[in-house]
Amino acid sequence: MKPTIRDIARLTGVSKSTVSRVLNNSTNVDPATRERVQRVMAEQGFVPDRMAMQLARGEKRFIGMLLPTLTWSFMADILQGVASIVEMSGREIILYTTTPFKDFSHVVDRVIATNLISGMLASFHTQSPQHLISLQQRGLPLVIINMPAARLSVPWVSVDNRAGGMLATQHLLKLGHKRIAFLFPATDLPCFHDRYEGYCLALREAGLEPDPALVLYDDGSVSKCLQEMRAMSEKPTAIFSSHDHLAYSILAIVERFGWRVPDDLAIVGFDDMIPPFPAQPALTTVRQPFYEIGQCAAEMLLSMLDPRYAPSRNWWELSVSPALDQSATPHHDEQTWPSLHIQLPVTLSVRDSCGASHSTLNQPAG
Amino acid sequence: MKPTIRDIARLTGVSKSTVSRVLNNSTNVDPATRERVQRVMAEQGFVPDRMAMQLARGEKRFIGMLLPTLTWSFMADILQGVASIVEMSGREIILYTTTPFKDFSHVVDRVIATNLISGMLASFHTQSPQHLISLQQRGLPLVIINMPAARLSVPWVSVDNRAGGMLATQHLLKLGHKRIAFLFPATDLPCFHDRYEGYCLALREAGLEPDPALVLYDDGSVSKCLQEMRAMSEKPTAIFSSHDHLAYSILAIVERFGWRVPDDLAIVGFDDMIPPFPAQPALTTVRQPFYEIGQCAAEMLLSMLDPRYAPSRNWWELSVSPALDQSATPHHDEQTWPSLHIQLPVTLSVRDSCGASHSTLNQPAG
DNA sequence: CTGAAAGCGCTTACAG
DNA sequence: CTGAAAGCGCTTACAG
Repeated sequence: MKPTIRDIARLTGVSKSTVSRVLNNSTNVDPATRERVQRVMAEQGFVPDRMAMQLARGEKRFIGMLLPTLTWSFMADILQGVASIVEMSGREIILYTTTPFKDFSHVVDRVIATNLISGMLASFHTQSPQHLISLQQRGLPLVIINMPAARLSVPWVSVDNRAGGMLATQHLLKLGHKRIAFLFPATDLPCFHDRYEGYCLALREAGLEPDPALVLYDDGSVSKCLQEMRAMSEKPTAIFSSHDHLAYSILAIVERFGWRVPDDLAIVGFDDMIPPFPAQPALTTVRQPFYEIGQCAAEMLLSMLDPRYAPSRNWWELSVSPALDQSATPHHDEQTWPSLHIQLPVTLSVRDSCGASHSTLNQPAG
Repeated sequence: MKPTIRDIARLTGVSKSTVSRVLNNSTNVDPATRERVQRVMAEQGFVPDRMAMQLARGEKRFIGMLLPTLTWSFMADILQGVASIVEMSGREIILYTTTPFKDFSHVVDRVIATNLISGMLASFHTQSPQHLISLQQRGLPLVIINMPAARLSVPWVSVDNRAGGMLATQHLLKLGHKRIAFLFPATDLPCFHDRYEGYCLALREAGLEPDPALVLYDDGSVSKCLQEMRAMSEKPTAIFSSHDHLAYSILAIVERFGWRVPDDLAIVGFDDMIPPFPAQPALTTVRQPFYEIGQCAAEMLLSMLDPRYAPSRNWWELSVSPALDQSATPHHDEQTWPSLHIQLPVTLSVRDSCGASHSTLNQPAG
């Protein structure tokens, strides 16, 4: 039988109250008593019962984490970031999953029925988050990570996709490229449009009007899409891929064309995911700080759960919510939570596929 | 304030005991009473407090899941499999993570200190599981998923790697290949040796002695490794890659050699992971049933936690523990747990990279 | 079929 | 600084 505070109390010759006090590092304990209790606890291998503690205190120390249907490789980094924060707060992560065939109502039902978690972190792809939002409406704090299906009145954290789009495009412009293509993926998500917007902005900033002919759409076959590009009279000299996965496809396909990267075609991606295998040439890409994204989301949630929570960084200065009053301390006012959107900055990882390494340009990034 | 059984009892005009009975579907309740209680519960939106239930019953309903350091893409499938089982058992998954820089002692400490879980599922790569095993020694049921660092006295589930190695090799032999290379990856794990063993077995079965010159080792550069192969006087006509990731590298590198797959070189992989991008040609590979692996591991653990648990499948017939008595019901005897090893069967996914599609051979698999 | 009471392992005012 | 008592929200013999 595992010892309880009652056992420790009896063995030490004090009351349960006192044992409880040393357990909670209460100051009102005689140092000598404290030490005696601690010795007995160590001897007995005493571990307090978390459940009983939480029940007595009327608190919940679990937060839910909903994994997306298909786990991208960078999910690992996000999870590590989330875990690093949650761990330090003395809470635990309860895992929820969905399948592509069920919607989130399934998860919502479970969360409500078990009534274990005090907040929820959700990361997902294409599915509509409506069901999740109903959780928030029931009073469960919710933070959404990366890629919402639409602009929502739910706190969420992502990367500054537009700035990333600009960064990539500006870099290619600086390398001398004038005809830069943009490739949209098959799945239509707002983040890709933001990246495209950044691309357009950078072009206009450089005095170039975006050419609709250079905007490519993957309709299921990247190969076909690039073949059309290849058939163009005025071919692009560079291509900005809306994400890395797609960029690696481009790399492989274009090589089959007999083109050399970056000489015949420069390529820049978005994500900075670990390549499926040592790609040649190494991909220049916009780096998403996935670990930090996870940390930020976790700290947002913890702040919502406990106003006294002190985040490791002032994420709120990265907020882009229009409703937010800059001078106030928004995170202490519950009313401002629902519309909070934090965008982390991105950086450019310059490698070989853009041609910067053998161009006259020496500056690493924008 | 959320209503408690006390509130429900008062509003219905019964005792807490009775409310508790309808909550637990006890038979000793008057149907009319039951209905009245249920109506009040619905009206009040009553949800029982899981923590209190567990405390009162003296049970734990959490199982720990330790994610590997680097999350492979198929981790998602394993997780789905685990979750599908755990969900149905009315338990929850608590997530634990490690970083490449810390060993498992960190997780072990946390598990002990929080004392929340009743069992642990661990999936990992190369790290030594010694610290985890100390959890088992402390009485915490532990099941290890896929790829242990060594043969262990811990229940674990994997795939039949040797049979997979045979399957792949037999297929290539049937297609007429005589010189089949085997490529070892940079990370040295027992499963790769098992696959190699299967490769050797299949060759010998066909009357061929494995040629050491055809056993390739990736010492950090697959490319260099394949260049050596290319320089061989008697080149292999087929290559069996110890895992898919590596196979996709081979595909890319060999294409750069100007070789066509499968005509100049047939390739077979192992894993059946979702390709990094639509690979051409599609990879023939040994399929690991990751979802089932997750389910099996979860059901093993649940059986250890509760002897009355009825698994959805008789996984135990796939056991390969030498200590196991075939005629007995081993899963009800605690003593047999520690050495239990279950190997799920694999299948061959025949696609284009092996050449079966344009060979005279019509049979899909072995 | 139902209720009063004790209990799960802890916390927390309240007295002293 | 310490203890007795009531309580967190539930369960479970024990009587009736």
